[in-house]
Amino acid sequence: MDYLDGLNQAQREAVEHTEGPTMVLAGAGSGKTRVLTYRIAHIINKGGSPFNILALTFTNKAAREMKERIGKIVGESNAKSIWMGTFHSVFARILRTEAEKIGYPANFTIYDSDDSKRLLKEIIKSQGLDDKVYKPSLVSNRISAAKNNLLTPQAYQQNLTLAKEDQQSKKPMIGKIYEIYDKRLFKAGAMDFDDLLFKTNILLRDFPEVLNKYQDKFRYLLVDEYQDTNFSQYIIIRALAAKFENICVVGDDAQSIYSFRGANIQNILNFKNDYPDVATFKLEQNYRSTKNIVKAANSLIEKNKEQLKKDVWTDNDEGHRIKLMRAITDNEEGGHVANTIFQVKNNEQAHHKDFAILYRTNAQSRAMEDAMRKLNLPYQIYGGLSFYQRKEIKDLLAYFRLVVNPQDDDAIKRIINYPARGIGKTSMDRLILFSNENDIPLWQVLCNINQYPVQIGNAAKNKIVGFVEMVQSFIAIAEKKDAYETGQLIASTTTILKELYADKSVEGLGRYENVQELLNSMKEFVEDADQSQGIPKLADYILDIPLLTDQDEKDKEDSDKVTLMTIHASKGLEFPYVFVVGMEEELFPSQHASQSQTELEEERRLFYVAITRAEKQCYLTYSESRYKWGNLTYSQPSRFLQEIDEQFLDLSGAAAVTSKTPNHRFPDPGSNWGGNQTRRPSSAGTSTTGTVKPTTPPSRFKPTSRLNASNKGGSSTGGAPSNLAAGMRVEHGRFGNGTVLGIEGVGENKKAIIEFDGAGKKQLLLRFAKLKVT
DNA sequence: GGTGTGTAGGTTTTT
DNA sequence: CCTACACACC
Repeated sequence: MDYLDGLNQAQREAVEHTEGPTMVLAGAGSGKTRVLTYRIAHIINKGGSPFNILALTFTNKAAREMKERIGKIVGESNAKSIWMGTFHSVFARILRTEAEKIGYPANFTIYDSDDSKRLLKEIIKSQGLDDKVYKPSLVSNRISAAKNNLLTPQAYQQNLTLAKEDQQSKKPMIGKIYEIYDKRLFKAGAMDFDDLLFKTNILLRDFPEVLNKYQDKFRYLLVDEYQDTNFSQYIIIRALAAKFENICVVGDDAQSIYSFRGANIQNILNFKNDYPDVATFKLEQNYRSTKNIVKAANSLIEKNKEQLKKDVWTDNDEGHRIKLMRAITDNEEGGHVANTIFQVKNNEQAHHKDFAILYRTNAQSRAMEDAMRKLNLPYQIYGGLSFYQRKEIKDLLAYFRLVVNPQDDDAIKRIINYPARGIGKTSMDRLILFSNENDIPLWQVLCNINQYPVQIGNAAKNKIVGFVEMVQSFIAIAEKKDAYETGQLIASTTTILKELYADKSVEGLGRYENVQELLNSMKEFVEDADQSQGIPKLADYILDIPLLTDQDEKDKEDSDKVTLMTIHASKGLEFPYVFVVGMEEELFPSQHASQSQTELEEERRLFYVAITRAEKQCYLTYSESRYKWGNLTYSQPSRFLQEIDEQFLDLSGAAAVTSKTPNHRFPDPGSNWGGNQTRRPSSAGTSTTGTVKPTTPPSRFKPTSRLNASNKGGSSTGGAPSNLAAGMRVEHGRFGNGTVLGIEGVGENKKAIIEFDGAGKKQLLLRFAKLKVT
């Protein structure tokens, strides 16, 4: 048990206290995963059976890594026997075993959010509702929230608060949509993500013998990232833990960032109420970051009101201050980041994989990617569209889904006419209508198309028969052959492979390669499978694919690449050098969040997470303008930049950070965001994009001095003339000549709408735009 | 009835 | 900028 020696006092106590309710409050970088790992190993070393342990992690990757580490202490076979994974994957597995009890096939399909939105959209339209009012994504969020709070469609419709909210937002039919949606899912033998938790709750509530079985089985419960659990997850845990109360939750309220997904920070704040005799351990020593980073993060997070008292500290070096960098455009921002990486990598002999670029929204990755490519820096981008969400992959998977679960209506709709085989929209509309009105699965309708009174031309009918026969042959094959053989057969028989191969465009080539990659992964799956359990079938391969994320797939540990990801995706990770980019109002904090205090606090926690990923050095960057939907918009530095105590910041790379509260301590406080720009974006001499060769990264970008110098020189109103009016001809450094169509807004928000001869219509804020009347 | 082209419209964050 | 839907043609 020498592993205990490597732990500090608090960590060790948390590890050794294996019985009874336990809460570990773990500050960022305080060795939380270590504690969890050793605690599980310790339970086994003390004679606990690995079969009796259930550990719920936030990602499957985290589970895999933890298992590996545990295996090194207690042996691989022990580690293998532990139930470990995300809530969704663990309970999907249980639901498959117990499916009939709640009326589902064991092969039930899991719908990802894309699938459920498609279904919702169809329902909304079939109800004669406007899908611009009832936006599928909005309705989906609403239903998701209901499910995560264990509200059935009936409960939803009877809930006065919800009814009132829906009335007020002029969407009174959401409850009804929810009801139909649920029926359709059931009919299709499908569950969405939230159902995996919801139905687990139903199962444990309605079948005491099942509850009892799993209570006995999971005698030791461990939940990682407890601050990000939602009500539905909370009730599952509470039910499973009720018998032995060997429940250990680990988390950090300061890192709760998933409330949009129903996560309830109260779960961790109230843990004491549920288990009064809980043993609480606080891990406060940070082993990850420098003093500067830890203190800067502390100074930020203390602005939040709602939190458990913690005092995170570190013995590590002082380190460097957090460096603030300013750019003129998002492309330049990318350039700065790429150049800095290039320099630091050379100066410090760092590897590419030591760097991470974190952003608030996936859309920001583009500018960063471009910049990385320009300097030939290898990078790996996580998140965004995952492999399995690509259209070509989803199409092929839809065939697989249909073969495994013919009830899956959505799969049929997706592929009945892909590749095009002459079964069009009109036919499908009629078939779907008939199927829904008579509550007959679509597949059954198709199989007996000649017996049902559906108005469809003979040509289409014949094609449907052909389709059905093809799918039936797949079903027969899938029962006998392995997943790879079946997959290969489907991909070629449907001519999907041929179609994609024929497309010789770059994108087409990519799609073809993706499908090949999917088939390769099926081959690997078959080869890796434990053949003693029987032939690894298609069903075994596809069932839980929707639960896989990007990160679960391609983690080539050895690949030396810069990491690009959202801050959300970076949770739990650490990097020597971290760039948090896009530190701008409306972006971070997101425009959505600046309204309410709770949302703002969550954004602040998100920023806290971002900073605390860094081990040695953290950089914060912002840009004064960025392209949104193809046109330039202007932005202000994030308010969060001013919430970090100045003594931990290095402002030499940033110009004045102005704010709505003018009297603060950044240098050059009065600097003219009010319209004294003497430079225009395109003439930014420091811009590196496209001009700098990898061999000569400039060490010269210092917007501050340049801007200040020019500001001091020109006290004029450098920007647009105040008498600008519609009809005037103007010249803009970037967009060329144009005609003013109108002026809008007042004061600092005054903007001109200008039709540029070459660049089209633009809205430019006068305080930024350098316009010359011609 | 199916297939191809224009133009609206859309960006948090994810299992 | 990119994707999804609506309209006009075959």
